[in-house]
Amino acid sequence: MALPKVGSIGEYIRDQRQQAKISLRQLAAAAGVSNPYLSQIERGLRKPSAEILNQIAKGLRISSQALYVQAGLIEDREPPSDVITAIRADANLSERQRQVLIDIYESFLKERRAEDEQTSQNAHPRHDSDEDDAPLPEEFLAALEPYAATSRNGNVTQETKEG
Amino acid sequence: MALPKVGSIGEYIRDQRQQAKISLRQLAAAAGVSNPYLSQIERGLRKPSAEILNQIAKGLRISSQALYVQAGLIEDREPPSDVITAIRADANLSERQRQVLIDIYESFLKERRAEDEQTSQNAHPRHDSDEDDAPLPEEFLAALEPYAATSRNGNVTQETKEG
DNA sequence: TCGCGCTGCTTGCAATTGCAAACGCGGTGA
DNA sequence: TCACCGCGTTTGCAATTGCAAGCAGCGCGA
Repeated sequence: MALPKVGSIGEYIRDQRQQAKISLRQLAAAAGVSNPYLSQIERGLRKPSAEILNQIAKGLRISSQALYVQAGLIEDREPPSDVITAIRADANLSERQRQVLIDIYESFLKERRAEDEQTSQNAHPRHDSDEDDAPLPEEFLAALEPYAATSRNGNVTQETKEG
Repeated sequence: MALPKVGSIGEYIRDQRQQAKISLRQLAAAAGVSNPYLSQIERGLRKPSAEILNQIAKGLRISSQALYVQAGLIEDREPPSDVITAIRADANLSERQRQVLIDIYESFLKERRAEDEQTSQNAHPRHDSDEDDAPLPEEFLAALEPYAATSRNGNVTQETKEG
């Protein structure tokens, strides 16, 4: 595949750098990359990795996201939901907790939608395709077990294999 | 030290993929990367470039930003734990759903904090510590009833974490 | 028992990243 | 004139990415 936007990201970086009135070497030092490499990036000769991109963004004191958008690495589309974005960005949650919260949230949305349409029906019509709707995986319940005191088996499996 | 969480991004991807119930090869095809490479990424043996990361996010139908955050590539200077704010502002939720979500979120935070303090301690089951404040009111379980039905057939416990 | 298809994993290897060192250019002071 | 300093750029080269091909294991129908 060609590199259609590599040039634009380079131009963008150079633009930002010049607006900040700092030299290539200064930015390179601030970003922790070598000056030759930064030079090549700015001229579109190299496609920097995400890591380098992030460091450059830091060195420029600009939003990483702006840079990623410029690089075409983040679709500019609005996030589907602020709730999900907030959950995903919350470092206070464990991976599993995050997923559980999102699952619950999404199922709430579905429930809400179903309530709207389901004026006369009362039984669950078994959604035609489950390819897209995640019906709360077992992790959901597993993670909730500690809270759901009424649960049958106290199989908690609260392993925090993190770190 | 540039990327201390290369492993976690792999785990995150694998987690998302398994929750989507698709095979490694399927995701690889959907993302347009080779399956061996994806395998190595998931196991933390490779640090994928931003481009690859973006394609994987697309293949997983998840937010690219979420992946970048997971990869530690977007350390947005604003890590606002505005989960609650987002929930409150979400017009798609009912009032009760909103309250349940917030309750779950807060109890997750508590659990997380408890885990932190407990990590250095010996295996100390903290089940007995639910006396100070019941984390989840009955609304919680009530709201979840319809979903909990999916696990009544006693399958579950299918952890299938990497072996 | 085969064979087929699927799962994920290992193995070389071409292409690329990213860097250290060196280059040419322009401005400044002695 | 020279030496010096900074600028951006060019030049090899080690390390890494990312892939094509192949391997081992599992489930299923003949």
